[in-house]
Amino acid sequence: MVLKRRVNYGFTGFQVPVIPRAPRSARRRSPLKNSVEDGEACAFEILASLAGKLLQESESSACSNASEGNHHCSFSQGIIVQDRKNEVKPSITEGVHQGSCTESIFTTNVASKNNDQKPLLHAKTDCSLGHISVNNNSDNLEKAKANVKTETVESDNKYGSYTNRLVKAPENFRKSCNRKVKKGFRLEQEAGVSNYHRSTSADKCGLKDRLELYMSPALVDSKVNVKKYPLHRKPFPTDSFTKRGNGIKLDFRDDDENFIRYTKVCAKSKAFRSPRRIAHRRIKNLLSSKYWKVAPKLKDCELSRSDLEVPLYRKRKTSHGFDRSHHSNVVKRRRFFDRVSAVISDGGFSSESVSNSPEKGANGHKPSSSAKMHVTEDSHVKFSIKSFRIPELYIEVPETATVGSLKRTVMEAVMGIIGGGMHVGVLLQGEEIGDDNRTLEQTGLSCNENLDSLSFMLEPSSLLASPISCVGDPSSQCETSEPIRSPETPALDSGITDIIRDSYLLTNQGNLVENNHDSTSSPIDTIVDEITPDSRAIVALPASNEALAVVPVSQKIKRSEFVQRRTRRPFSVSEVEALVHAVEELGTGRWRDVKLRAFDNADHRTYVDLKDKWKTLVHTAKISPQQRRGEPVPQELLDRVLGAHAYWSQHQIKQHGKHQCGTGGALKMITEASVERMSSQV
DNA sequence: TTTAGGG
DNA sequence: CCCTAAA
Repeated sequence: MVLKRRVNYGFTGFQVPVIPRAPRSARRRSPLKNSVEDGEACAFEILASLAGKLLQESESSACSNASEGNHHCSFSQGIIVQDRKNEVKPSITEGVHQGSCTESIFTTNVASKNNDQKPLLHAKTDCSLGHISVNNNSDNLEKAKANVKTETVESDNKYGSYTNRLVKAPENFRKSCNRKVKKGFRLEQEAGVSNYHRSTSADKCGLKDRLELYMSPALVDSKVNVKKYPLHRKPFPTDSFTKRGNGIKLDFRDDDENFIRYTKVCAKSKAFRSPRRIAHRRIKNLLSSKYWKVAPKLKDCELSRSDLEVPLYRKRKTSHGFDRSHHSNVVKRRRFFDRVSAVISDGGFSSESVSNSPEKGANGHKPSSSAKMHVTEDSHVKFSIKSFRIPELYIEVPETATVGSLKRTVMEAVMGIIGGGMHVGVLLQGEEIGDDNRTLEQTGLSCNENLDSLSFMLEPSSLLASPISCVGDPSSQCETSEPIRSPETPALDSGITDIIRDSYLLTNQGNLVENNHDSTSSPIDTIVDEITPDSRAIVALPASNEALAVVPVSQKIKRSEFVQRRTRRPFSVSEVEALVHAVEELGTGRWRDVKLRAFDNADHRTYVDLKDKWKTLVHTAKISPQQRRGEPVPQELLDRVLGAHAYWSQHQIKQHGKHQCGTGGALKMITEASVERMSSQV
């Protein structure tokens, strides 16, 4: 069974780029929308919230709420596959929007695949979570916006202009492997960490490839996107209209869709609801959950991804079936992450260096970025946290999973640790500040002498009783459960502390919830609840998981809930043209027919979308041109919109007792209506 | 599943 | 775009 095959990915770390003082999101949100509902989390926000919380706790005097505005930043995940031979190291974050994205990513080592077709990936690196600027007023935390975009390996090689790039393997690799790169991600577990990794197809190719994952800012502004992502935002070609019968069909080029089509299982003949749409609902649930209420200030975040679905789920029927299972977590979760799992352990933090740091220490431990602070004259303390490291995590996904789903999974795993299993520690001159009630002043965080001796760290907030993170195939022996960690410090600053952290284990939901038939988002849910036999095959847990059962509620993050909104895809003039044309003929109450007639090939346009677009078109047509935004729609089209709208709203009433809507459409009907009107006047 | 509307 | 009540 193909679905049984999996791809395992293990990451020791994940590095999130420094968040630039990004420009505000071009996407303005109405005040009304700026509510909790709209708050969608991103890794950054979680960190920000943590930092803010930290500050709140350690600060005695609160400051004003003066907010200088929300800087929206978005993140995307990217994957880089490269040929080790060539050692091509793309400057991953250079050229990123606004140019201030952090250094890079973490590099992993070697891809591999085991005998039973389970490609495994293990990224052994440091991770860091971007840059956070904090004032000693949590209200001033930067807010971020997550906009996760994905790209397929097949896309193109013009990645240079992408913010989030998926760098495909060099040509020689692909040729020698004679297979698609997307199937080429194989990482090999770093020696001594786990032995569930086996050799791979990559080995067969005689190549060792590197896979990198990174977090990169992504643009929110669709306009900028057009420029930044030319391959994804091609202007809709006018000549892509093809007459079919009386209607117009559009042949859309969409990377995501194309990717799906490659799989030959895309059922696009009908309008359907993409699984990713449902996902968003889950994120809302998450956001409204108790967990998120601890960070009410950070609600302006939004996730947005163009997902690459697992082909299976593209089946309309399947998709719909899942979609309707609103109350079935089981189904919902399986939708995306069936057979996907991730295991996270704190792994003692990678001994590898943060890639942005120039040198490594003697033990290969590179000095990581540090947090800095600056005390201003008005008794405010500004913190600049350059990066955070994230503990090691393992991920397993089916071989058939898309790159997009991999990215999602990684993101979820990252979010899981950051959001649920971690808390922030503060170290001053190597000493962890344990007393949360002390003020910054009392702690010495307001003295400029300590400017450079401050650091933050992420650490598991649950000190589980020596959980075993035995990752690997069932036959492999478990790793030691020794809580003792490598000498490397999990702190931001290098070599400052040697804190022994109890390991903890989190599991990504994915397959873990496969058999979980009652996992409503109850706050009582525990990680243990999500452990299923299936997951045990991958993760061996201690006989007694009681420790897990007492994990605080705040940690019970359902990473599976972490899905984002569909990417915004403004209608092009050509699309509007097609829509107007179809509506003129079919009327405003037959969106499915409109979809079929004019957008049958545009899988990303559902009939609901078309209906919505029509709604906005009507509105647009009624307002003054000065008030319109976005790509201007020719007045001619807007006139037709008004005409059709006027006609059909009138005709629908008439149609009741009268003849069925025959052929003709609005234009003809309008004429007939005029005639009728005239005759009635006579 | 579609439609119709509110958010 | 999302969410959903209704049909």
